Amino acid sequence: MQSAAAPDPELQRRSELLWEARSVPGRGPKPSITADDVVQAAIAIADADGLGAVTMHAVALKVGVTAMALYRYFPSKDALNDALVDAGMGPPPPTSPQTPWRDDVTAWAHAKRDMLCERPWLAELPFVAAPHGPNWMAWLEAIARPLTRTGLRPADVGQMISIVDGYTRGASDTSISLARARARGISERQWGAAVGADLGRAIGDPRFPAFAAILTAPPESPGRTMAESFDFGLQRVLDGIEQYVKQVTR
Amino acid sequence: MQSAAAPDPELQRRSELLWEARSVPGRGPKPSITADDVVQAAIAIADADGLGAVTMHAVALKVGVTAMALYRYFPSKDALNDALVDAGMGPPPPTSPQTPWRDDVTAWAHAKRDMLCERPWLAELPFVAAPHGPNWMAWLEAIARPLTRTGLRPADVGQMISIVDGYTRGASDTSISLARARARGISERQWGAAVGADLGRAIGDPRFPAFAAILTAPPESPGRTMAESFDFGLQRVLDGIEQYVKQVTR
DNA sequence: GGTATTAGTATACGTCGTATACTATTGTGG
DNA sequence: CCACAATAGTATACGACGTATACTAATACC
Repeated sequence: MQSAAAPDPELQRRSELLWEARSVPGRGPKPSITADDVVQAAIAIADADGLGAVTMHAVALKVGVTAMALYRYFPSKDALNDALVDAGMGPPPPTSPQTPWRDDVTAWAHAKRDMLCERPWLAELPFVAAPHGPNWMAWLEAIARPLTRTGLRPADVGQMISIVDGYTRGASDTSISLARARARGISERQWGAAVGADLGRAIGDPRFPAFAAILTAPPESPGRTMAESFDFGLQRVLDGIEQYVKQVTR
Repeated sequence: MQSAAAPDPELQRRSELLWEARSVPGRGPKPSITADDVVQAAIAIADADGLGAVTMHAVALKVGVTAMALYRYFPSKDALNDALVDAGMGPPPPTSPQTPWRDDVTAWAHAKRDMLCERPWLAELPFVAAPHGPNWMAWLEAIARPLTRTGLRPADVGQMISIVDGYTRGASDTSISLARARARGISERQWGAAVGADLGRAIGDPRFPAFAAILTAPPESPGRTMAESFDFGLQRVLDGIEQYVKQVTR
């Protein structure tokens, strides 16, 4: 509708692999594995040893074939990565029309953060750029629903999705980084030491007084966990959205 | 202070390379290049042909040495990448104590987004995890200053930094993806077609009614550019922060 | 002026993604 | 029922990449 631009045939093919059922022609030998076997093997490897360990050889070994056999199921590693992203993120949490929109959105953001922390390698893959599969859509649908209940116009709902999703992905990065370190066997203590030593360079450096003040300031009385900090920020963001909703819907 | 955990010696070395002046021993032959030459060459290559084109061979060729010569300046490609991140992001925009905090923060967020869009390959590198250099600190300082002016306690200022920075990075992703495509010679029209074709699968799919409604809805009357959309979201986020500031500082 | 130290090179290795050519296995049309 | 076409998986090989190792050559200090 909006364009006659020729779509990249490779991207188109990769997208089809995520959406269309695989044709099952009856001619040759029986396949010994399925595309899903490949994806599950890749996920298991990524979970165990990180994204760097997901090589065609390693995946093939895990499913019991040679590396080249995988190309019968995915035309390239990029195509396999596409499937990895979609399968790795899994389905979104359920929504319910009865819940206040703000509760559902809060639950969604926490679920997305948890998902990203549980599979920290997901954020290493091209997340926005890749072809988007059914799970990706389902996550969008799961936040579109409660936000639609605000009564905002569709275009504004799209805006709000960007805000919540943007904050959620961006503000999860530190936790993801920690999760990644943990997956590599680095203790939280070691990780904190490395980050702290790095940031510590600001302390005493006359160029960074304001930031040094934050680092040297006494922590809050109870001390917030990372998840609590995330939620605190999320509520500020939702405050801003709610304010807009009230203003627009009168 | 906060830990006796042994810091990773490799990470420590990489961090030092970003912060400490290189020792200039007088013994051997004169170096024909500088570490900065290497970084600048790498940046030029990344700008021209994307991060994938930044290989040790390519960088070395550009500065006129062999690939192995680069290892006299950086112990590994990761270390070079660290320098790439810091040099690539450049200095932050100036702040001024006179400006209302909200204006400075708005300017900061737009500047960061512009920076990321201008060098879309920056976001492909480990951004939060890497050792952080002076420019990284300077960007933090540049947002810490106006947020300190709100009168919030230091711990809360840290929270607000996470919110604004999280939103800014997360919400810039789509634009970055477009910028990356553009850098590869893909027209905005083609890019829109690819993304549209992909998202279009939701339209008519009974699983995604709410999201499909957003896609099929008539766009707003004037039609927002991506920068305007970003700013719209940013203002909602800042509304939420401002509300908190008013509530806390009374 | 010899000697230790350093800059840069040459060569080589292991890993990765994948192109090409093959062998083996299956359903189908004559 | 059987030749043939289509497919699954393998074997081999290639080029690119990061980098270890061993070298050659240049420079400053004792």
